[in-house]
Amino acid sequence: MKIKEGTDLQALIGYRIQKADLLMVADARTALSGFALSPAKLTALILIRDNPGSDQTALGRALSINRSSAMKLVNVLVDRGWVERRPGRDLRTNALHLTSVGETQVIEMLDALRQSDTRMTAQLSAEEIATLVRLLGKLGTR
Amino acid sequence: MKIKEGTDLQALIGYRIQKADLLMVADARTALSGFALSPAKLTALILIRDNPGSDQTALGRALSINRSSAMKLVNVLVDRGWVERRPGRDLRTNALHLTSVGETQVIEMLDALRQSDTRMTAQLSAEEIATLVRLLGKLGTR
DNA sequence: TATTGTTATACTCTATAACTATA
DNA sequence: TATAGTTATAGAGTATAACAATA
Repeated sequence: MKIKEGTDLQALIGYRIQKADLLMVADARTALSGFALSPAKLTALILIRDNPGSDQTALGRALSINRSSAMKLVNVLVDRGWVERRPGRDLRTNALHLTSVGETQVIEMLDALRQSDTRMTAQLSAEEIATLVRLLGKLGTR
Repeated sequence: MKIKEGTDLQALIGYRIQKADLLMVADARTALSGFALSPAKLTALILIRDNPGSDQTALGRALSINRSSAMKLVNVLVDRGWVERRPGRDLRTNALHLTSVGETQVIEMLDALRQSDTRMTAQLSAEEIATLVRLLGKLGTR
């Protein structure tokens, strides 16, 4: 039994993007399997590294999840020893920072993720990649 | 607190695609909210319509989920009265078909989904959309 | 009043493993 | 032996609602 996409599905750009995302995430997940970390959590780790002192609510906004979900995510990174909660700008707020172990680990994991990304985009020229990024950036209602 | 994507994240095509997917799925979900059906389940419904008589395992393959997950998904569509399980090509197998109610409903829902898709791609010309689809199709290891 | 973090709870989606009927 | 469907169970990931502390 082989299933074919009909023209209705093929005409939906959202469907094409979702299929591409599935493909990319699956490979990224495999590339990161040795670290037992999902691509989404690595994204969080990188965001914290590049925005030291961020609070959890802001991290959640950047990841399109609410602060309760963000907290559970941060808990995992703290338990791993890669992130620490320091006193924030006021007494309600945490300032998130990578630990030194986290700094080291994120380099290794990012390297693995980059290799996946490069492999998956190997059929595209630099110009095509630039075009793809530009067109993706035009999606949405502005 | 505003979080910025650093250059490492921005350089990852997988990250760009995931952000685009999040954007598209969120709008599609809103467009379908009146039908209480997720975009993924509508995709399943369309696949069944365009491949009448498919079995659940094949449907799962097309959706990148296993047959156990596919079964739960089909259960929901059957409970809604939109899909029925008919006797298949042998006694182990179901043949999935849309009910007449399902046929009617899928047209309405697909219309709502198309409106979302059109709105989200309104900033792109027909040529740009064709290019986007072509470049997305080049992703992966061939 | 509004915001941050937290906790408890629940829902969706998916997977694994085992079972059965059939091939 | 292999495959399709099924069932039970579990694990991510997310959300809502309520609460305490702080602003």
